Amino acid sequence: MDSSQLLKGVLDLAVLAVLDERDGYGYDVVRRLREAGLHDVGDASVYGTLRRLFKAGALTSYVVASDEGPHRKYYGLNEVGRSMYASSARTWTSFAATMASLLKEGHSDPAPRS
Amino acid sequence: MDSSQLLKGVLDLAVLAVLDERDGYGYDVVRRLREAGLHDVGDASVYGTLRRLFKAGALTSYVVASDEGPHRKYYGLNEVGRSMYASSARTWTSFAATMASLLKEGHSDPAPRS
DNA sequence: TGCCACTACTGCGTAAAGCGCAGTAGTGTG
DNA sequence: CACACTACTGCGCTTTACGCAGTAGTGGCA
Repeated sequence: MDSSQLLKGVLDLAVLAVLDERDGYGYDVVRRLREAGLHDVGDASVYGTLRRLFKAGALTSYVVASDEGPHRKYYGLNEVGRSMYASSARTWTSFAATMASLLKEGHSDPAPRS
Repeated sequence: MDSSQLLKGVLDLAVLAVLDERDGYGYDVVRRLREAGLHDVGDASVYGTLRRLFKAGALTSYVVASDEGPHRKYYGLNEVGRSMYASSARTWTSFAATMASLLKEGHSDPAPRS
């Protein structure tokens, strides 16, 4: 299974999650997502998601000069973003639970072992 | 969050899961997925997924006459399908774990309550 | 001082996949 | 005989993740 398809609709949530922890700029969000386990996430996907979320009114944005490269466009959650995060997290959690129950009933082998 | 996006890449797994439990025809698979909690899954999505999986060599197919409607095209897992199921289930499980850990660190409120 | 690596972001075109909807058929009911 | 329910197919749309190219700023190195 191509894990890129698994991200559909979930990358928003992942980005909201890292921004909820602390404000970040694109390049930084990419790194944090990769460190969190989303090793294959494409940078263009993250930048696109940030722009989309910003356009949807979920993020604040401010530019900060950097002394080790170009300026950085920081993003942070606003009220809309936080409530979107909370609601998306709930949706995801219940969806994941549904999938988990689907997987465990009547499966032929795989005793999902770490 | 539009839950239809969450299905991307996961509907295959869900379909494999219900077929692993027992062979089924399209209409039946739709019903079983909905009963399992995927209330909003579209029938065209399921039929499309079944065709795609069959074309990919993961499913067997046989037609059975029905005395309460048109014939039914049953699908079942073959060896390819079973190993695809096992591998997809593992991928999903680890992906879900990654997401869960992302969600729980540093979130502002939501103690995910049912 | 010219080249390269790393940082940081934007924009474009592509492909995957779920969905709505229309259409085709078979069966049973009023 | 029209209608509802079952069962499946095909078409076009939309969302979204991705690859890639391009633009820029900074610093290291020969």
